[in-house]
Amino acid sequence: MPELPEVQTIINTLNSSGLLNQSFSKVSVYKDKLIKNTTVKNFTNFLVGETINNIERIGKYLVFHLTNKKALIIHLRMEGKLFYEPIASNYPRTHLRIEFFLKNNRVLRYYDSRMFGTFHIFKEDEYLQSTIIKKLALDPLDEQFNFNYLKDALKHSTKAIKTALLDQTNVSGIGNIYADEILFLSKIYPLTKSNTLTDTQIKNIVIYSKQVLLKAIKYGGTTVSSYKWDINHSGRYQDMLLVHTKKGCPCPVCKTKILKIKVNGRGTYFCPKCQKNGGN
DNA sequence: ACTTTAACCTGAACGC
DNA sequence: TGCGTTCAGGTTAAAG
Repeated sequence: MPELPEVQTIINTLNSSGLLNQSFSKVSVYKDKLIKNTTVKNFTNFLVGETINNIERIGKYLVFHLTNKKALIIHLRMEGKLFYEPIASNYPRTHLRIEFFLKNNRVLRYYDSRMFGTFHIFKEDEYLQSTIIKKLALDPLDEQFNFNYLKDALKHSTKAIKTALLDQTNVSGIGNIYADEILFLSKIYPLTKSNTLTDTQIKNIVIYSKQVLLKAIKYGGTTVSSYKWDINHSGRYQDMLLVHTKKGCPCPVCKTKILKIKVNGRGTYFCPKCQKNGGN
């Protein structure tokens, strides 16, 4: 489900929801496979009694900073949802996978129809060196993410630029929706080999990736199917999309019909006139 | 060593 | 109505 703007919106919601400074009283796991680097028993024991200090984002991961130098790291993958609810909620429980009960009689519930999400626990001084986190590149909103950083990441890559933008070791946070939007604004054909991009094209990717992600956060993320940042709210950026999901629609710049192709297995939308490269 | 594909899963949408 | 196929916001183990 979520890319950087959706994860950031969920984190902003949780951080302002009254969840901070609350303590876990009980953790109920209904789908054991979601717990990745320990047993369910260790997972619940690790968390119960700890208080949530704050939540931050690294790439598409949510990092819960807890008391006693503990950290809980969650990835929502395709369909994960985190809602902070009253215990008596009328939200359907069909896909309820984990409940984090708080001492204030509310509960943080994790829903996930496909069960792709991941949960890891670490000590505070260890998570940055964990295999899941240490390989992540900067995200586009990091001030250090600039032309030189991206050029360095792409200069030896023969992958299609669309594929390279989805590779979280080149740049983190971008997913399938925003990659299409960024490449459209940058006027780059999605199958262009990364190491053949001009400096201007790389500069455009840097500029537009920052611009698109910031605007998407402002609109609460993109709901193309099921994403919600709380029980009652979807994103609004889907109304701003220029090419993604727009197969057959006129290009907003030149009116040429938007095409849909597959790039490394991912549906990819682009304008064949605006996004040309060399003989492509 | 690097790139591409298959697999992980469920459920919605589509074609026949 | 029903059944088979394709597709979906992501990542990674396996295969090439």
